[in-house]
Amino acid sequence: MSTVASSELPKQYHHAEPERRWYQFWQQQGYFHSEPDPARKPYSIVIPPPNVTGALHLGHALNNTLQDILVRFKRMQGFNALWMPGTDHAGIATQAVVERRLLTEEKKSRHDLGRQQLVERIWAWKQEYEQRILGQLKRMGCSCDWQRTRFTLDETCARAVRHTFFRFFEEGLIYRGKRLVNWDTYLQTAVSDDEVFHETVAGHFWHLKYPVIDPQDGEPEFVTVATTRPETMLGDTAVAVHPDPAAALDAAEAELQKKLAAAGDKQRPEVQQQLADLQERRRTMLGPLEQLRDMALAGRKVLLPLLNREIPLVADVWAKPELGSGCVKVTPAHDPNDYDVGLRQQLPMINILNPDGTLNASAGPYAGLSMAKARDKVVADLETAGLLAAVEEREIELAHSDRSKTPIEPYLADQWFVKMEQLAQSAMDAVTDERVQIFPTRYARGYLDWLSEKRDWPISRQLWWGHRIPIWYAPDASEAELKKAFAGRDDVVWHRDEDHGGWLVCALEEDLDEQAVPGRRLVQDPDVLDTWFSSALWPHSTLGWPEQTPELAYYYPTSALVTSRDIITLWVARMVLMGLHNMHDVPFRQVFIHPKILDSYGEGMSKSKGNGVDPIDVMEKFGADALRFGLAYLTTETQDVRMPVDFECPHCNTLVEQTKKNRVLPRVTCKQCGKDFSTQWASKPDDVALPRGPVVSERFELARNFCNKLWNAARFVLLNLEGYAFAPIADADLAVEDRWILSRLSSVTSQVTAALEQYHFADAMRLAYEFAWDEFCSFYLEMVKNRLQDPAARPVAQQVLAHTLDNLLRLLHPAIPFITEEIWHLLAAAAPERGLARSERPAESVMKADWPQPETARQDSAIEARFAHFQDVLRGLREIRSRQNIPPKTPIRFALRTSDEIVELLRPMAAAIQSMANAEATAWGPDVEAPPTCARLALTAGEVLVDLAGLIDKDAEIARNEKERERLTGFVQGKRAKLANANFVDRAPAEVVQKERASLVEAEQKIAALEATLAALRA
RNA sequence: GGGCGCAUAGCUCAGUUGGUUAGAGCGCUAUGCUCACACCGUAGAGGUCACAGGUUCGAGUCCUGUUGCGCCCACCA
Repeated sequence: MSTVASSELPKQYHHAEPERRWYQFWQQQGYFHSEPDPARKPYSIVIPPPNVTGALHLGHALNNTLQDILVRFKRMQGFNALWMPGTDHAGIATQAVVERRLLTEEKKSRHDLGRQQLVERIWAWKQEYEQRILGQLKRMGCSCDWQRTRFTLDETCARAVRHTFFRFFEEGLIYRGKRLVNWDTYLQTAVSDDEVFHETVAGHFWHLKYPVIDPQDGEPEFVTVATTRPETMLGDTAVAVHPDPAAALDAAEAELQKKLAAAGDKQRPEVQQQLADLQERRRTMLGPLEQLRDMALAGRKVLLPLLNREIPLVADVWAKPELGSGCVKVTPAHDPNDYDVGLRQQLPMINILNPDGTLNASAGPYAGLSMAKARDKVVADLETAGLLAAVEEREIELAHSDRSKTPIEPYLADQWFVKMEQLAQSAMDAVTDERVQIFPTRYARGYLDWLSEKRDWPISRQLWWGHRIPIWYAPDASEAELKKAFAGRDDVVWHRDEDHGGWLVCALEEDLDEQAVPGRRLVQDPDVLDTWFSSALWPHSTLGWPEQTPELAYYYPTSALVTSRDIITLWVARMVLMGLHNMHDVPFRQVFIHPKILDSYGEGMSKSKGNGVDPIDVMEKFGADALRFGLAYLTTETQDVRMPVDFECPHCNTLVEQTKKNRVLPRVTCKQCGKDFSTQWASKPDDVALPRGPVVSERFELARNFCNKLWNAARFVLLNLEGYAFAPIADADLAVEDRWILSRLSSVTSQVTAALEQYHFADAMRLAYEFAWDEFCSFYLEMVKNRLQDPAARPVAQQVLAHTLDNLLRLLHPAIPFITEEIWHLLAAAAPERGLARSERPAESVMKADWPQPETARQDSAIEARFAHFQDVLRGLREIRSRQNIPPKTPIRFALRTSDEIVELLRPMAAAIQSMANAEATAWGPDVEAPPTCARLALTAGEVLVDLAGLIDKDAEIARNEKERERLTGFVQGKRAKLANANFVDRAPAEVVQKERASLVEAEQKIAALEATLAALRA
């Protein structure tokens, strides 16, 4: 690698070129690749595979930054570190994106293309976005082992899926059954509960009257039921009433009484009103409801209007007497609750829908209509028949499919399920007994709660993009025929198809031929598996399972999983249970849940909202290191990260605030220059033609500035390394500032290490930042300048400088890999041999360097205390200079009044004080005389007295001293009151009391000094 | 409805087991282009720690309640 002469280094760090160069270098050197090596300890992470639906945003950037920090950190610590990369096919999400595009651009549906062609289109899409995603990760500096890149739909993963399915099926953990599912009529597939969102829309509440068949004396002619979806009445198979209305009303009343007791003053009237309403209801409706209940028990029926079907009255607890009419229509095939009623009451289940959302033959005269049209017609027909009792306006929560954004219809369909009883329990145990640790620990609760429900997992999706279910139907074959056809094969198993008769045949790796059973036709199930089925296998499938590979033996269980909280249940829990089932061990030992990145409105970033930020934009402007450092710096334990973002106008570079309004526009007008620029939404040619306004956030300035500071510190070091030669340094040769910076370096090294081990990323960044900026740059570099001019002192100074920078680069490398590598090589050229007492050859790359070990022997509290006093004196002198408006170039003289002990500590710092504050000490000691005209400033332990002969601004000095006196007087009053409190003096620990007394005395002394100063100034 | 989290300077956030009169970065004011860095230095202004109670000698920190915000789960004929 070529290096630039240090004198040619620019004053500002330019990130673009080094980022490209070093990433290429690392890849060429094969640094990211890991092979099993029993002699070394492994450290492994599998990436949460990004969906190939689209490009990555800042949330992904955070997720991957943290993983790369961990991997680079562990690699430097000597672990054989593997970061396994890959992407997720994201079944429904990807298919939906491609189908939507197909529709908008070509006005075609998937059925126009057919299964094979659509899948080809999706593969093309996948290629494009996978490239983009992997490119984004590389640009960020991610040190993934790219040779091992996997895709959840590739051959290796497919094999793992087949084996898992086969074993589950063999063990009876997978079954098929008719279940009410969330049906997406647009995509024509079932979607899981997790893929459904609710939206409040204006709707109606219709009250329908069903005639009672042959009402007897005293019996009502109608029962009234209410619904928000009147068209579903076509599938009604009963009307329910509560079996014990009195008891139910009692329970409801008891509930309200409880609520009343707990209610605050504000809610009380409302609860009282509810209670009164309930009591009124009991008075008027209990009788009628009991009568209906008796009719139900007697097997009486009502007539379903429009279809004129006789349906029974049933007694079921689902009908709540405290709500509505107390009666409820039961549509088992189209409502989850009614489905349960249907099972309990053994009611017929009538499916009135076609897969595309139109009504089928069961809807009689309404067949062929869409749900919406059917609704209008049903309502109109009921009204004509005089059976519409009332219509209310009402806001309703309507379920929508997350993927197609169309309303969900509950729909009865054949689906495949995984039995969760045992599997869930095993995953719960793994967390309970801490084989898997979750950080922060509070997230374990949600994980356990969700698993404890042990709800069976619906795994079939009526899609074309995904792992095809390896089941073949043999409806008319006999078991004898199967036995004969598959004799001697252990890769085929079959179970009876309980619902439909015939056989379900599962094949392990090879698909079955239609003619596999002579004379019988086998038909493969058209469905694919839920995308989480393959992601759940990720930690072991990527390592080669079911093959017993060396990788699997070496890297599994993986060390850590880094992910965000919204997929703890969907993904993390399922990986644990799959890992336990297939590998008999947990998939990872630790899980770190990181914050979410929110926009300035507190909303999560997502593509559909338009508030997603492309990390490339941020990197273009600030650099990959700044992106990474900035994100890690924000990764605290508790908080989500709020990130206000702006467009940067490509014409005039000013920032245009991103609002809810403009963030979804294809073009935005700059307020500053009035010109238009395009955004991520641009699709029309004249929009696309405009220069693009990248989306950035000022929040990365801190990190960008930090990188620049580090760069300039390095520049300073390099400019001063001329003539550098290594020679062993004895501790006695070290100057005070050397001992101080080495002491601090040791402390900071152990603190940063501990923070990273505990996933306290923000702490680690803050510690390194403050050490680099406030200690190394602001003090050490300033102090060492004098010695660099002194030929006798120069060599030791150079060596400590190079050594400290070397260690700092290593501490920072996991977070900011590019700039540290760039400087590392510049430093290697200038100082090829480093170290203090012993010579050390720098590694060929900082990536391969050892993680710094704290040299605890160098930690020196006396030196650190001395520096505290020194910094105190400097601060005092600078403050007086500023107050008095004395220009920095004007030298000042000062006396320091403090104890002999501190004088001894500070005397060696005189030269530093001279150079850093342009101030000369004229006298030191406990009894120094104050110059006749002087500014005084109290320190922690003493006082600086600046001779102001010819310089003084009396008024400013008086004002400042008065203000300080006022502050101290308040302080002293507080302390006196505290110490006069017998309770405090008696009960607080003696050392606390002692500390308070000392600080009181100190403050009183300071006040006395101020009084004297003021008197002198006024004289 | 159940659960989790949050509320500290204009903005974005730190604040260890309770212990001197609460910190950082940005922004703001003043000032300095001093030979690493103006993406910088120096100094300054700026806070009833959401509100109300309680525990304690002592509360930003612990407890209870209230309000507001965010998220997860369940459910609403």
